[in-house]
Amino acid sequence: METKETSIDFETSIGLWIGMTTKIVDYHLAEAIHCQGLDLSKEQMIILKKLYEQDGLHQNELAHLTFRDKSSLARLLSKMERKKYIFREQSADDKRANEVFLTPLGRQVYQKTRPIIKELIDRMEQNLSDKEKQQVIEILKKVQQNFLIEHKPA
Amino acid sequence: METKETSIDFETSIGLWIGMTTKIVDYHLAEAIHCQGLDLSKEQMIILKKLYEQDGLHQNELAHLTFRDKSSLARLLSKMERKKYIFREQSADDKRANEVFLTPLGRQVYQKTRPIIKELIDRMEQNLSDKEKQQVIEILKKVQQNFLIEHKPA
DNA sequence: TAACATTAGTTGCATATGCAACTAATGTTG
DNA sequence: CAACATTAGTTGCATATGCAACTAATGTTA
Repeated sequence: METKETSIDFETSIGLWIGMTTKIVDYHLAEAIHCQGLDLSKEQMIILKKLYEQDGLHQNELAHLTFRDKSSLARLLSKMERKKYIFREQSADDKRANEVFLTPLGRQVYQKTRPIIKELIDRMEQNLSDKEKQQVIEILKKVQQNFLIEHKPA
Repeated sequence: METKETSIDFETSIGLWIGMTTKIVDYHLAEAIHCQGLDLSKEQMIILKKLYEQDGLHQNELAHLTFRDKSSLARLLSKMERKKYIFREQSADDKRANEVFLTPLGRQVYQKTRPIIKELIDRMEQNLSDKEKQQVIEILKKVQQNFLIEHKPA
């Protein structure tokens, strides 16, 4: 088959739209946090949220839950530890592992982020019907499956 | 109104799904580039593509087209210049501005990235119907509009 | 039990990113 | 025309990120 100079329609592919949307939402989230005068990145905010839901998680588990490399997570935690939002404690069961906990200050800061998250979600979904929300999640699940499933040979 | 300890359903919100999907796609793109032995980041790849479509763009315009800060773009270009993929040339019309061009090597590298982009898009969309692709783009457009339009007071 | 393999976490080195402050060139305005 | 304002690009400083190499602890196996 000849390789005609076909244009690659990345612009009309869903990839561009998904990426753009992420950038826009991320930008507004960072801005909203900053406007509240919180000393916190959006990534750190997600960590606070996860720990609020389940204190004492291992770094390991936190990294997995938030889809990042363990090294990236370790450095996020170090910054949050410096700010006294969290602390680490060596696990008694497995001396390699650290359990991570929120400090009272961390809980307090998390409480301040809650309305930010809520407003972000509300704004993001404000003109979407329930059906549309359901549809987009279903479709994105399919996209994800395409990468989790082993690539089929032609 | 009392502030009941309502759970923030970020997990069931579309935000989480959009962000996850971006991470997965980004990861596989970076891996695919690396597997081809190309000395190139995915961000640099997008720059090559834009310049291939339109050579001589100002840094300004390139930054806008790729949704990044001008400083971020400037540093991307510096790395690509070191690798001899692009070069900058002071604009005759406006001595503040640089026009950015692909080198022959840059074009050659871009050609090698084309199948990577094509396979990525194909894989991403492999089990989606045309209707689904259209739906997801429509919905994401709506989400973006929610952030571009000025926030309405209650 | 001793040797080997795996796992949790850290660190070095590379990437990208945004904001703010800065320079140099251009545009505007009294 | 001179003073001021804006614009294009660079740089300092901060953030986050992944991979690979490394340590220390745990698990496995011969």
